[in-house]
Amino acid sequence: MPKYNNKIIAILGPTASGKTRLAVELAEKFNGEIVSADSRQVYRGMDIGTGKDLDEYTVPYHLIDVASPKISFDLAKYQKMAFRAIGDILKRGKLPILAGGSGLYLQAVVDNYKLSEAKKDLALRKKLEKLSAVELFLKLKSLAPKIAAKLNQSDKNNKRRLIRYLEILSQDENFKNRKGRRKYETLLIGVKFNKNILQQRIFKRLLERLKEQNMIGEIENLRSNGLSWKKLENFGLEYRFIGWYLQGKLPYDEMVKKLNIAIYQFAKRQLTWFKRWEKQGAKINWVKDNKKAEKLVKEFLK
RNA sequence: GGCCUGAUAGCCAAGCGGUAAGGCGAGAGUCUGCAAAACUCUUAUGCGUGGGUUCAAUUCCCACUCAGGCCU
Repeated sequence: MPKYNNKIIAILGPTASGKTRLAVELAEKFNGEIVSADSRQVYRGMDIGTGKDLDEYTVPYHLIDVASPKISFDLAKYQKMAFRAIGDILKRGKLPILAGGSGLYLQAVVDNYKLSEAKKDLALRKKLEKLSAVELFLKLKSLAPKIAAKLNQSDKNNKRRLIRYLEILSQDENFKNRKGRRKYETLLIGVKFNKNILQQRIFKRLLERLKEQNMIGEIENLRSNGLSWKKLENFGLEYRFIGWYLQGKLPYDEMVKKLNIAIYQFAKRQLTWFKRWEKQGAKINWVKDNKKAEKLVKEFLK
């Protein structure tokens, strides 16, 4: 009989909130292993910019360094690998600790999203990308009026999402979004700071990465390994802004300033996701210190 | 002391007689295969101050204040 049955812990929070440290501490105390829930830490060679902090891990970790940055990764792959890793950890009688800031990835695992079978169709995407949002929307409307009617202003203008709808419809005419039953009993722990402190932590960390950790060198390395500027830009934040800097599109000081703002804006978007998850009924236990988290876990595992 | 130019939201900035573009930032959101991505909404009853002209002024005129430049 496995010790932890089907219980898992999930540690979430905005960037620069110290999730990794907390996750490692808990893993040490409760015989756990960490499953990263970070859409960028899956890539090899992207360490400083994504804040992998591999030297902090004193326990086994999963879903870090599992993909090449040259090959696109996505939610479906993540979900599959995460389920596999969690199942494996549980089988060995240990406690899986999901930890990360990618809200969608986290929720897809915790709430057991039933993703469409429709695979990505590069040729179709390329074709559709040439159309405007309005054209894409009209196309969707004629193919699936019910889905189109449900879209809000934001989705109607979002080409990327419209294209995915059309892509799914081309392979699966009657799909709908579904959540499965939760696979695991999950304790959600959120790490949060007030905005000023978060802002300070972000800026401080950014300067450390630039001045002490040679983050720019990391990006130059990725380049010399053949990663395109476009790929770098698409990874966002440090990879995007430093990429622009290296191409001479931004002077250094401006790059630092704009990147800092972008990271903070990202942190706010993460928080928005978590708020939304709560509105949907998730119980997130927000903690200020690791002691409190430990207590929650102890209680949860009883 | 004299002359010139400018003064529009937190910042940058367009408008120059008919009732305040845009960008950035900020705030709030959307989200089921690119999610650190992509996308949406909100954000000046007000245009340095005081007068005047006009049906109507942020736009024209006068004075003042401040800033920058030039001259003595």
